[in-house]
Amino acid sequence: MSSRPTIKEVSKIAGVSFKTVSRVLNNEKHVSEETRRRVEEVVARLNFRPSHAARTLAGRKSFQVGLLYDNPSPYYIYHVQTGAQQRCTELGYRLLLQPIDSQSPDLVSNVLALIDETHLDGLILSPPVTEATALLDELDRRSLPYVRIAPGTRKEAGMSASMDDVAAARELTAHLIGLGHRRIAMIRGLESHASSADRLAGYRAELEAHGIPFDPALVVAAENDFASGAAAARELLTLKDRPTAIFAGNDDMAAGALATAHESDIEVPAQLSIAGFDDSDLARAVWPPLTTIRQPVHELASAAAELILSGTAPQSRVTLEHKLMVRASTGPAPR
Amino acid sequence: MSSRPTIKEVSKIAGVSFKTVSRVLNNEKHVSEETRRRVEEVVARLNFRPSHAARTLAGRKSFQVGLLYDNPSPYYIYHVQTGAQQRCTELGYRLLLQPIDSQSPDLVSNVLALIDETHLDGLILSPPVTEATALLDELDRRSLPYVRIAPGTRKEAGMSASMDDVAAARELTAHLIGLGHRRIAMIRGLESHASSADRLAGYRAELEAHGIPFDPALVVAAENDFASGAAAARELLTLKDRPTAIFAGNDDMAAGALATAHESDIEVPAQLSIAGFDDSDLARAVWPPLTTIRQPVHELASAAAELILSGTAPQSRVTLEHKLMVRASTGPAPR
DNA sequence: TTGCGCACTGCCAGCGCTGTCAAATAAGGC
DNA sequence: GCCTTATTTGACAGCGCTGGCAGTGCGCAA
Repeated sequence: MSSRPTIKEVSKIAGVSFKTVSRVLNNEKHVSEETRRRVEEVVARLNFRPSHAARTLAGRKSFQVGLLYDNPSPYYIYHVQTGAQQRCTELGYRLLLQPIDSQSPDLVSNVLALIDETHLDGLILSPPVTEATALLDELDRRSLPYVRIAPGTRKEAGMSASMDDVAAARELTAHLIGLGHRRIAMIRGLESHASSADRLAGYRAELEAHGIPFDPALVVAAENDFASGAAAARELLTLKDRPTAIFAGNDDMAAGALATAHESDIEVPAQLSIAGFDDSDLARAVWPPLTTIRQPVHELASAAAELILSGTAPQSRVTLEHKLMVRASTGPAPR
Repeated sequence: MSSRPTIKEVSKIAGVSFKTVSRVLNNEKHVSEETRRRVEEVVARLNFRPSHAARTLAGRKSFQVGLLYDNPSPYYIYHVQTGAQQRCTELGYRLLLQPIDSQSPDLVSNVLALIDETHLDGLILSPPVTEATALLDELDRRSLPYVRIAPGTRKEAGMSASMDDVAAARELTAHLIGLGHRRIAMIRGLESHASSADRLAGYRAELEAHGIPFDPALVVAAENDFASGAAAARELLTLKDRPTAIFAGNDDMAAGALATAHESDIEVPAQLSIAGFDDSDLARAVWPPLTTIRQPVHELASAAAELILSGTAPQSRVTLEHKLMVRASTGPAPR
C-alpha cells in the first residue's frame, strides 16, 4: 500500500503496455493524444514516480550532474549550489553536491569513482577545482561533459561561465583613484585561486593606466579569510609611508582589514578606505558596509548548469556582468 | 576501454563467479581469505566501482540519505551539510542535499516524490522543516527513518540531535545580568523556527530568576536577518527608557543591531552591549566581535547522520553542548 | 564406511526501467 | 478496394547488481 507503484501497475490500470507508459514519461512522440492523457491521469492518481535507479541502469543517461567544490566560503558555496540546483531541477536533473579536496593526490581517482558509481551525465567545477588540470585531462579523455565556473587557466577550452575579474578589479581600483587615493595597497588572495592573480593584474593595470607606479611593498598575500586579512592589514598599516586605501581580494579579508582598522582606532573611511570583492553577506553586515564588486555567483552557477544540460556547442563560454557596489567603506583620500 | 568495468569482468579475471565478487564488495562472510584477497586485488587494479543504480535496484537499500533544508543562512546550511556529509561518507553512504520550501502545500508530496525516485534509506530534517508535522506523520506512516536536527515540537518522539536553546539563552542572559544590565532587550527571530521561542523562554526565565520583571516592550520581533535586526534595534533605541543591552536571537540580527548602533553613534559596548546567537562567521567578522552562543551545528548534523545510519533505537535523542563565547560586544552596564 | 554439519561457491531469478525491433493499426494513393 | 507508407503499440532482452537457494568439498562423529 504505502510502497511505491511500478510502471507495470500503472500500465495495467491504464490498459496499455508498460512500454507505452515509459514513452509518456519520457515525452517521446508516437503516442496518441488520447493514450497520453489516459496514462498521465493514472500516473497522477497513483502518484507514480519512476525509479531513478532503474532508469539509470536501463538507459544511457542518469539525469544527474555533479557539482565539485573545495571552497571554505559558506557564502560562495551556498550561492553556487542554489544557482546550479535551481536550473537543474527546472530541467529535470538532479544535482549531486560533492565537496572534494582539490589538492589531494587522489583527486582524479576520487572523481572517477564518483562518476562510475553514479553514472554522472556531466560535471560542474567551481574554483579551485577548475584548475586541476589532471582532472580536466581525464574528463576530456573520457569525453565526459563538464563546465567550469570562473576558470583561471585554459580559459579558451571547453565550456565555462565566468566574470571578468581583471576588468572588475580595474573598476574598483579606478574608483579608489577617483577618490584621490595614490597609495593603494592590495591584499591578495590564495595563489591556488586563479582569480586572485586576475584581480591583482587588474589592480596593477589600472594603476599604470593612471601613471601611478606599482609598489610591490603595497601588495601583501593572505589566505582568503578574515584572520589572514586582518594580519595583512596590520602589516600594511605599520609601513612608514602607509597606504590610504586597501583593496582586499575578497570580502572576508576586507572585513579582517576593517577589524584591524577599528583595533588601531583608524577611522574608515575618513583615514583609510577599504574595499572588498564578492559582495557577500559580510559586505553589508560589517560597519561601515563595504564597497565591493558584486560577483554574480548564483547566475554563474545557473549558467553553468544551463550550459551543460542544454547540449550546446562543446566550447561555449558565457561571461556575466559584475557590478561595482559603492558603500561607506571608501571615501576621499585624506590629505 | 575508458568505460567502466562491471562486476562480471572482475569475476572473470579473478576466476570466480560474479556473486563471489559481490560478496567481497559487501563484506559478507563465507568468503575464504585467499579468494577475498584475489578479488580485492583485481578490483583495485581495474579501479572497479559498483554501479550505485544497480545496487539500489537489486537490493533493498540505496545507501542514500536525504538532507532537507529550508534556511536562508549560508553559514548554517554549509555546516549542516559538511557535518552530515562527512559522517555519511565515512559510513559509505551518499548524502542527497535537497532544498525545499517548508511552507509549500506540496511539501509532503515533493518529499515523497524524492523518496520514491531515489529509494532513500532515511532523511535528515533541519529546521524549520523539522516542524512540518504533516510530513512527519507521513514518514511515520511509511516507517521511513528520519532524524531531526534541533526539533521544536514533538521533542520526545523519534530520533533527534539538538542543543539546549533554553539553557543557552539563560546563560547568555545571565552573562548580561552579571555585567550589571537590568534593561535587557531581546530581538526575537521567526516564529516558524522553534528555537526562537526557546531562546525567548530562556531569556525570560533567567530574568525572572534574578527578580528582573519581564517587560514586553523590550521584546521586538524580527526575521532572522540583518536588515530586520537593524530595524528592530532602531525601534528599541528610540524607547524613552532605552535598554543597555540587546540580546539578538541570532548573529545576523545582532550584526544588524550593531550597525544601527554605529549609525547612531552609540558606542558598543561602552553605551550598549549587544549579544548574538550561533557563533557564525559573522560573529568574528563584525566590530566589535560578538559575544554569542556557539551552536555546534557541524556536530549536530554529524550526530544526526550517525543516528540514522547506525541503526540505533528508534527514539534515541542526542543533546550536544553549546558554549558561551564572550567577546568584545558586551561589557559592563553604563550607569 | 556412511552420514552430517559447516564453510565456501555458483546458478539463476528478478529489481524497474529503456532500447530495439517487430507487429498492429491508421492514413494515404491509385 | 488493395497496397504502400506512416503512425502507434507491444514483446522482449538486458542494464549490473543482490537475494535466495542449491550445490561442492571438507572435517569429524558415529
